[in-house]
Formats: sequence, C-alpha cells, structure tokens
Amino acid sequence: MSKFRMFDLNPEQQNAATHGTGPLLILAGAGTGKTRVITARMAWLTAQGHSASRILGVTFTNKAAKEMKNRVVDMIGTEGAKDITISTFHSLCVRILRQSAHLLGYKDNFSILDDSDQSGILKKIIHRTAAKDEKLDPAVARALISKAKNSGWNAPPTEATLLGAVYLRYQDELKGLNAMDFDDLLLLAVRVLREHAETATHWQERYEFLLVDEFQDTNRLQLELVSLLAGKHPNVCVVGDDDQSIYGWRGAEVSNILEFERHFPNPVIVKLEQNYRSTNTILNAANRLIRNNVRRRGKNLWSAAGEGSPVHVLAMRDDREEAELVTSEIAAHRHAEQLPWEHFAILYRTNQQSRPIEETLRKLKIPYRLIGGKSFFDRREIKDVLAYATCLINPSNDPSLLRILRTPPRGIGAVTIENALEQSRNGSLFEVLRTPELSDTVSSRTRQAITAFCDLIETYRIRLSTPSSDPSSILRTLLEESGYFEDLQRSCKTPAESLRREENVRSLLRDLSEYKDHKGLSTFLDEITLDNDRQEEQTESSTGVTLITLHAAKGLEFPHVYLIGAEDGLLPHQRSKSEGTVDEERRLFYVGITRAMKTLTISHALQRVKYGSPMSCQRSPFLSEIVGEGVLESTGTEILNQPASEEMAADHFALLKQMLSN
DNA sequence: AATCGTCTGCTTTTT
DNA sequence: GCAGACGATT
Repeated sequence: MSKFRMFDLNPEQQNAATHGTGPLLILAGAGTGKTRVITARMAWLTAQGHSASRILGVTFTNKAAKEMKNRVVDMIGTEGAKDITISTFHSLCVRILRQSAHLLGYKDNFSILDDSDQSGILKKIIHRTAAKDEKLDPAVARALISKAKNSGWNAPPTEATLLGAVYLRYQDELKGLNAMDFDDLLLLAVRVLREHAETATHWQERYEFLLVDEFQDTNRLQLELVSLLAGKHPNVCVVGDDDQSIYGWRGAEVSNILEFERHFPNPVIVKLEQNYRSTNTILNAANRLIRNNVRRRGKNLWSAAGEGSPVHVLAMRDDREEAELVTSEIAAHRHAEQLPWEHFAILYRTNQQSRPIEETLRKLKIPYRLIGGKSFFDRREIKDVLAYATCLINPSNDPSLLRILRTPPRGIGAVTIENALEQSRNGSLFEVLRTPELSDTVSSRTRQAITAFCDLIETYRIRLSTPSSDPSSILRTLLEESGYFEDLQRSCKTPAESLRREENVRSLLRDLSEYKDHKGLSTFLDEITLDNDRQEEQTESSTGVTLITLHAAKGLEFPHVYLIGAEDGLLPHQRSKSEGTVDEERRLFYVGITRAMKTLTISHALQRVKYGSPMSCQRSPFLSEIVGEGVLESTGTEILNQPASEEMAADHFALLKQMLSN
C-alpha cells in the first residue's frame, strides 16, 4: 500500500483508490482530481494482483477515454496498462453487438447511422405516415424517440398515435437497412444482455472490476448496462458529481447517483471536497450558489490555494458593451501579465452569444477558437467517401447508397430511384435494384446502368473481403473508377475549393491507410462515427481565447474565465423556467464558475439584442445567491472610468481607441 | 435541377 | 436578424 503514496493522493482519494470489492460511490466535486483517483484505482487493482484485462473503465466521450488511458500509462507504464479496457458506453455496446447482434435479428455487420441519416429516414416515414391534417416535426420526433429509447415509454408505442406509428415503422426500417442509431446501440446491447443469459455471463466474466466516469450523466439504459455487466457481485466503482448534472434534457437521470444505494446496496461512499483548481473566493461563490438546490448529496469545496482575487460581477449597458469590455479586459490582462491567450475563456449559455464576442475579437485582432462549430464530418466530400465505404460494408444502408447513387450521376434518374424506393418499403434499396423484376418498369439503358452500379459495388465488396486486402487503396480505386473525383471537381465553384475538398478526401484515405492495428474498414467506420474529436482536431485552430458554451466547458479549466450573459431568461434559460428545470440551470452556472482557476468575471447586460431587436434584461436571480464575501459588483461605466492601475488604464484607452478607429 | 423568395421560429448536443 | 426549409418559378 505504501507504494500508493507515490501518486500523491489525499486521504479521501486514497480511500477511494484502495477500496476492495463491492460497490463504491465516489462523489467527486469539480476539480477534486477524480481522473487521478480512477486511474490510481486501476493501478492499485493491478498492483493487488488483479489481471489488467479484467478491468473496464467506461466514459462518455472518446476524449475522456483517451485521457484516462494516458493517465494510467503514466502511472504504471504501457506494459502494465495496455490490457486495461477503457471505452465509451457506445463503443462498448458496439463491441457487444458486433458479436451478438444476430441474436436480435440484425446482422453483425450493421451500420451506425449518424444524426443526418436518422433525420432523413424519419422525415421520409413521417411524410409517408401522417394524414393530411397531421403534423409532426422530424426534429421533435427524433428527440421524443430518443428520449423514449433511453428512458422507456410511458406506454408501449402503438399504431394508435402518429408518434407511435412513426416509431414502429422507423424501427422496422432500420432493421431492414441493417442499421442502428446511437440510442439503439445502448438499447440493443442492454436487450441482448438481458435476454441472452450466455451473452450476459460471457461479459460478466470478462470484466471483474467496473469503473464508470461521470455517473451523474448516465441515463436509465446506461445504468442498466452497468448493472448487467456487474452481475451478482457488483464490483462497481462510479465517480460523479450530482451538482454537475447538466444533461437531464438528454435523458440523464440524476437519481442514478442520488439513489445509488437503491441500485447497488451497501456501497462505500467517499466524498472528495478538496479542490486543486480554484481559489477559495471562487469556490465559496460556487458553494453559495449550489446550496440553493434541494435534491443533492451536499458537499462543500475548499482549496489550499488561498483566497485569490475577488470575483467580479459586472453590470453592462448592453451586449455590445459587454463584448467590448470583456475582450479589452482580456487584452489588457494578457498584456500586463504576459499571459498566453489560451489562459482565457469566455463562457456563455447559447451559441448565438458568441457572435458579438467574435466580432469584437476580430476587430481587436485577438486570436480565438470557437468550440462547437460544424464538424469535419458534415463536409460533403467526407460524407460521400464514408458513404462509399459504408456501402462496401453494408449495402443495405439506404442513406449511404442513395448518396453514392447520384454522386457522380450514373444514368439512374430520380424517377427510377423513387420507384425502387417505393418497392423497397421494408427491405433495402440495394436488394430491389438487384432484382430483375425491375427490368419490366425501366428502359434497358437504365437497367444497364443499374446492373453496372450493382456490379461495381459487388466487385469491390469481394476485393475488400479478400484477406490481406488494403482498404484504403481499394476505396481509392473505387472512387477513381466511378469518376468521383471528376464529379467533385465539376461541382466546385472555384479551383481552390475543389483542391481543398480533394485534400480532405486524401487526408481521410491517408488516415485509413495509417489506421493502426488494421482492424479493418468496418472498425474504422465505427470509430469515425463514434468519435467526434477525430474530426475536430483537423478543423480547429488550437490557439487563442476559448469561446465555449457552458455545457461544452464541463471538464475543462482555464486560469481566467469570463462568464457572460448572466441574465434572467438566458441563465436560467426561459425554456427551463417554463419546464421547471431551473435547478439544472443553477448547476450549469455552477459548472461555469468552477472552471475558473485564478480569476472569474461574471457579466450581465441591461439590454440585449434578441431576435434582431433590443430587449431589456433583468440580471439573473442566481447572482444574488452568489454575492457575498470576495464578490465585487460594478458597472461597465465604473470600470471604464476608473481602471485598476495606470498601466491598465493606458491599455484600456489604447484598445478602445483602436476599436473605435476600426 | 437550380435558384430565388418568402415564411417561420428560435438552448444546451458527450455518442 | 437570420438561418434553414419549402415552394414557386425559370
């Protein structure tokens, strides 16, 4: 055990890391070193002689999984850590289902649909199902179906309601396409474990120790999955913070962590309250805010870092003044203390709030990175290439097939496709295209084009299935042979655009050829659909001031944080007020505050442009919960008239002058 | 099939 | 105020 002093754990962390068997709940406040504890625990387990291959860590994001893996490697070395499994919920389910989907009537080569495929299919089904006077927004349907899959239906879906009918047809359709959406991955993995004892036993024996990260964000299905994997002797260690549960709207159940004892009786509970990130002034403000929530375990963060500088609450005249003051203050602060831009972050409730900030930053020529833009994935050419790849794995995937059927145009017209789709109803389009009956209804020229297309796909499918084949060169040849690159060029307005798109395709193919462990095209596609980071690495500039929503900021930290738009109706959001989820908004605010390491500035405007016109705004009721010792309130005008130091004054002045001259 | 114009409706988004 | 969707128009 003395070995574990090496990891520099405080007594509570040590208790958690060295817990033996049975359920363990670690209530880890923001910045209390939960990743350190989880990884130290993994290290400890292996040091106790437990086999690394029987330890499973589960996270929500690939980023968190990677991070965790790196940290274990740092602790016990590559050799000791390499057999520990660390996986996201979804990729774990994919692994289970690739092995057992046939037990549920799917094929094991099923495709995973992304959001846009899902929307497309739903739109089609709604159109087909709804009567003339009935209306159902595909986005709403998607949200409701997702919620139902993750939390269960109040009543089983029936044909009686439009939504029920759409749902049933949607599931049928997906099965016909041999495809699953993100929610199905969880739903079906749980189903296969629940209904097939031998599968459940297999996985229960495979892993002896389970460690679950961000437990407050788990939904009903995820809890059930954990439960099923744990089996009768639950060595389940979960880490989470009920005060940071901000995904209730996505089906996360705070009750999973609040009522942990109900799901896993007699757990050991460890509270981590020592924070290693922020000053006490910041933590006290956070504590004062969050204690206004009723349903919580209760904890009080403290830090050994001292009091630090005051938290500023700024009342601004309008959103413009807010943007100008925040940005110029960042510029001045950076200049005065010679800090990199990366030390600063601006946090906000809704994406559109970034706009005025971006404009001002651009004016001042301050570099910034905006988190949460469009992904690499949404690029047309990337979707095209992935659709080609998907069809080689699973030609029943209609959305992908439809995509490549017209890119490039190959003499199969819209009418033909429409007819074929009509015939395919509950099966796949590819099957219909291959059937000779279609010949009766189409011209011989079209028939020829269809046959050529099907042959093309079949040929390449065979090539791909040859052992020792190289997926990336096969895919490249397929794209060349089908004239994809010419079509891409033709469809681009400028040579520069076509060059860029071609480079994107090449980079994707390079990625594939360098894909480690050459586990095959199918796994590559899984990883790409399940991993958003992969795409973002390529698009984001990684330097500058960070602009980020409160949701996306969870888990991150910045030395200097500006939380803007602390107004009633924005934070808490109007909608949360009408839906009765103000507590979650308070947690969101709490998450924002606890991102700050050294300084925190919270601003609100008295007037803000909303939907084009200026509206007057009340300050957020949360602000009166935060004020107290160490919190300074001031107005924009005061700041501009009496800056802290002469140096700052000069900077402010120079910057404002520069801004006005632009 | 592509482009233009008008209408609508407006959080958050780990996978 | 503006993006995105949809329908009318060429």
